[in-house]
Amino acid sequence: MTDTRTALQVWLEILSCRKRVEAQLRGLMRDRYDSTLPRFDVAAALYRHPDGLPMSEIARHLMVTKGNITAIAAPLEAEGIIERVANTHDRRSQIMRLTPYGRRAFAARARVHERWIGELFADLDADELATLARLLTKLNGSVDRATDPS
Amino acid sequence: MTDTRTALQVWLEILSCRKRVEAQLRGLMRDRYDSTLPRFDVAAALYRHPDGLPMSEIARHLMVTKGNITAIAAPLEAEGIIERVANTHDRRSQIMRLTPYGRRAFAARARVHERWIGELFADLDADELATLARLLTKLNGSVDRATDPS
DNA sequence: CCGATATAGTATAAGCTTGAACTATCTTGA
DNA sequence: TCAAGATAGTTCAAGCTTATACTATATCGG
Repeated sequence: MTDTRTALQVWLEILSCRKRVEAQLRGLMRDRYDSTLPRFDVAAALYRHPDGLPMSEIARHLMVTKGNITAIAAPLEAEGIIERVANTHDRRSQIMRLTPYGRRAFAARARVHERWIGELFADLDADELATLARLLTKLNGSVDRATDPS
Repeated sequence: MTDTRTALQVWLEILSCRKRVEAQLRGLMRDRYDSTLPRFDVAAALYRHPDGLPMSEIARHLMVTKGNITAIAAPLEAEGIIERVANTHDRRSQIMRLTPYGRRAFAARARVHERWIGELFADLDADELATLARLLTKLNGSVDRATDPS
């Protein structure tokens, strides 16, 4: 049995951190790119898959529902960031991928995004960040194990 | 200059963790109490202030907008969890507080909530949780410092 | 082959959240 | 005192997210 008091504290700190950081990044996406964080996240998933991904794959990567991806695809297409092409192997499916413009635009935004994270986290040295990364990865594994009854 | 690569990794792990855990807790609140996590959060803030709080104070505590609290107050009142009373010192303001039923209901939910967190985080020992808590607190301080130009 | 089952994407309603505008009410300082 | 500015709460529109139901298409076992 774990120390539930400390576990709860960790949880509250995680909530607080993600809220503060997300508020900053949302402002960045809005003020500088007239866009949003969820659209950035979808573009990020596609950036790592140059051949594109079916919509349900993106949903799985981002841990959201398929309906959510449907909703975000429309404005992303309107921004000219992504395009959807038929999947020759499965007529139910569409492949979503970055346009050439979308690729350039995302790369630029990602650089600024990463710089902001670096500034927000600047009080922690490399060791502390590495420890955090390691423990958070382990924490995610724990949540996974407790969740998936695989 | 910090290691922005590791900082980014920490950020992604935080996002992943909060998404997984929140999905669990949302299911708990829905299936077992026919309620929601945001309502639980408001009740938690009020539980720590038995005399109640003005709505804008709650917004500040939870780091959300005042309009958000307005939106959540209605269903919480309908559930019988909270009540709103006039503020004698400021006619613009209303004091929100838990009803006696709300206090009992929240206490019960909070116990289950805390137990779930404990189970989800069970792979980490007391030392690891304490380290996480310490580093996340420091991280929140860093974000604060980088954000507030105070 | 074919019926049962699973999966891809869409549609919809409900709820949360923000940001901005608005009214009512303090508060402050000349 | 009183005008200017700040603050409390509400309202609204826009956007995100979930859960659910639905259609179309695949897949799989017999």
